[in-house]
Amino acid sequence: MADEHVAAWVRLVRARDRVMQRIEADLKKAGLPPLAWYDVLLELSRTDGGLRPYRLQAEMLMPQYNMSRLLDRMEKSGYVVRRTTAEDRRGQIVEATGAGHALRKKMWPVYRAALEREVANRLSQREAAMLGELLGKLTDDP
Amino acid sequence: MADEHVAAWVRLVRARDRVMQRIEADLKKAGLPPLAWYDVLLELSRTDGGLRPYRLQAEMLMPQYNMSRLLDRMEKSGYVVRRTTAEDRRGQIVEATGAGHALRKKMWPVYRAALEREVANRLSQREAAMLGELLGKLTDDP
DNA sequence: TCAATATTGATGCAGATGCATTAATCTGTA
DNA sequence: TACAGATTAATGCATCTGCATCAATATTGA
Repeated sequence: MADEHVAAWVRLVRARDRVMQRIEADLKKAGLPPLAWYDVLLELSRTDGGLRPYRLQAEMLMPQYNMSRLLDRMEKSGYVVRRTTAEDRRGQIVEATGAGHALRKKMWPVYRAALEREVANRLSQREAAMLGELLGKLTDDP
Repeated sequence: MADEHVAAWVRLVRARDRVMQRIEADLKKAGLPPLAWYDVLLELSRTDGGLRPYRLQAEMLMPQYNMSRLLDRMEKSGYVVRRTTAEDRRGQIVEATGAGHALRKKMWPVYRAALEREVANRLSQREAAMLGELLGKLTDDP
């Protein structure tokens, strides 16, 4: 392992933390919920008929108990509903409500503006493509 | 903002989360404290005479109250001491104890092995340098 | 000088996360 | 079929984090 590897890792953490903190700060300032709520709503909007919680967990790299409680909060706030399915009676199907879709559409401009400022203004399209390529190597399965 | 920018951001988060989760899992499995403790101890080892909490906060992108409590825990566990200074009587100097330095040395092999596996095995030295370069653009001040 | 403001750090309280375990159901196999 | 083991999701409890605020000291500027 070379110094470059350690340096890249340190910068990876710092860059993620900095950008994430700024996005979250912008969302909060706009009176909106955390980014994780957006991520759930975005995933749900991509599939017809909702998603199983365990699929959301896997997609978002989030532990099971954490997703369970995130969905509790989102359901209590009226942005998603959980319904059982005859198909597998252990599980559930999570769907976004109308309010959920509306929230997603309301969060995006704030999120987008933060990404413009923190990412798009700092990297050319070519650089972003390169960065995505390199980062992909860290998550692709061996 | 191009799709590449959004994709790079998404991958940035996923890569960081995945690698971090694995590092933390390895540390826990080895009966060691979280990585943040290592970071504090590493910073302290780099300066003679300790560091002020507000410097540590800034270095680690951590809110003030969070650092205050992290230092509480580390102090209670005997890895750091806080001493006051006549120089600025609002503030403190944090120093690693012998046990703190020992802990840092004990954590590094576990941390290093995880970094080997998750980063160094997946990126060439040249790629790591490129990645560090690109990530730097996200944190350099405008 | 000295009052107004800024800096440094701690803390009460609410909310979120991690850990271990549980309940319910499904799957695979003898 | 029936039972052992796997999967899916929830939850009690402890810990950690975020927010607001406070106390103490330092700095600034009229």
